[in-house]
Amino acid sequence: MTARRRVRPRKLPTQARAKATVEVIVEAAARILVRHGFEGMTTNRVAEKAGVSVGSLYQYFPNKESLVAELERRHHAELRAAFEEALPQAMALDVAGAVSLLIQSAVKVHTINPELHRVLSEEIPRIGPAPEFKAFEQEVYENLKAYFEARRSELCVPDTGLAAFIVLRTVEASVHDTMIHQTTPQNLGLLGQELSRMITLYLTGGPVSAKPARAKLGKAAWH
Amino acid sequence: MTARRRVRPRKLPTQARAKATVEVIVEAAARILVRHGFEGMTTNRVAEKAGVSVGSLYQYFPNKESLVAELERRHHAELRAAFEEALPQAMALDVAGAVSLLIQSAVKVHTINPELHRVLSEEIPRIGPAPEFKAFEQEVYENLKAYFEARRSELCVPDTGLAAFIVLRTVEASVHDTMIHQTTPQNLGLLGQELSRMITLYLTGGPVSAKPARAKLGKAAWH
DNA sequence: TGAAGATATGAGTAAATACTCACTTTCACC
DNA sequence: GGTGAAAGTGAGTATTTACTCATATCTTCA
Repeated sequence: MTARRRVRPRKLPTQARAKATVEVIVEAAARILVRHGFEGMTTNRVAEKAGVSVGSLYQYFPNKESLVAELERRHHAELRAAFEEALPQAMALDVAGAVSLLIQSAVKVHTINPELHRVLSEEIPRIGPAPEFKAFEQEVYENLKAYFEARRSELCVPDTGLAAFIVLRTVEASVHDTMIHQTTPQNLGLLGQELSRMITLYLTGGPVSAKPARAKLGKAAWH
Repeated sequence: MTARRRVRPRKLPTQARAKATVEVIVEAAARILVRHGFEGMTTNRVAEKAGVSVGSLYQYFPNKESLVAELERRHHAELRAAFEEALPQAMALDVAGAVSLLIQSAVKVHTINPELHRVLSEEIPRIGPAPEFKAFEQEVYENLKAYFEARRSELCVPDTGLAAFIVLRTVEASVHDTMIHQTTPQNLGLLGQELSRMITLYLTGGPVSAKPARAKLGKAAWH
């Protein structure tokens, strides 16, 4: 039913001016997406804003979707870069430190073009998150889980996968909501402290759940 | 010559058959929204599925948006009902009990037509959440904050508003994600236990953040 | 019963917009 | 400067789809 549409560019720019054209189109698209939302982003409008003809746009992007896909691709690359810088550092720290750094990184990631981030995460009509972004989240999940497993002796959780899931969802949801919908810089500091305290307590502190690590809960269960 | 656009007010169904027509339209709309997504939901299709003419649809819904709005209205009424049943009970319990019940309620709420819930929360293009839903969330937030304030002596948090925010975001995000994207019934039990443990620990257990309740953090900050 | 209003019909319209293509211009290379 | 390929153009097309309205059919109630 849902015929998957082609997302790859039909033509790759080889000459310098063609590359410049692609850049100018992508930038205009981002600007318009932020300013007018997905609905208000028409290909003609993007071309006009870019100072380029619609034909040129369609030379490199076979359809509107592919243009948005390129915006996502670039944005996610930025997010990933910000995260991958912090991850190795976190792996070396103790639990409290790692949690703190994770939260800091989440904040930092949400500092990157938050307007675009909001539009991409809220306004683009699609079934579930983009596969590329899902892969990114999966990767972070795997890393965190591996870290938990390496530090198992220090932890008080029945399932490292579940713990990774809860921690990621908690941090992401709290930070995202704060940054996207109601940021003031002051909030952020205390939010980070509290999240950090809650998660560290959860991981290392309190009494474990009733039936710890009883059955194989399946690594597939908490992706 | 002023070509004035005729603005027909939406007609309210008075006769029984008219009410039946509205019902049949709303039900078809919900079915199609779930099955084909927002993009695939055309007014003609809804009318056809409902066994009714497009004209009839437009007799009661001035435009497509209003039809979706009605679906949201009904769905949110169900959510609210489920929550408002549990809230008074929770107020009477101790912190651990209240947290448990809150999580249970969140799960219960996400059991109501999860397919529709997913589409409404993910696929409907709009800027931020619907105002009606926002009001609902706000109400839950206020209640939880009030509860925290009443139990202040038992708690270990610097700011009840911030605590309410974190707790709600955490529960909602974890439960939503689990129910909408990767449910198996088994997961749910342990997830609830772990969330419960984490949040209770956070609220009552561990050492408070560095600078507790220093400045007026503003009740407006954590809505 | 029959008139007046309520309800239902669905072919047709208007408008928006993603996308094309015949053509022109620019570039790379000799 | 000539030539072939790459890049660029933008008026126009094709399609989709929300929405209308003249007309027909039901309901109510005097």
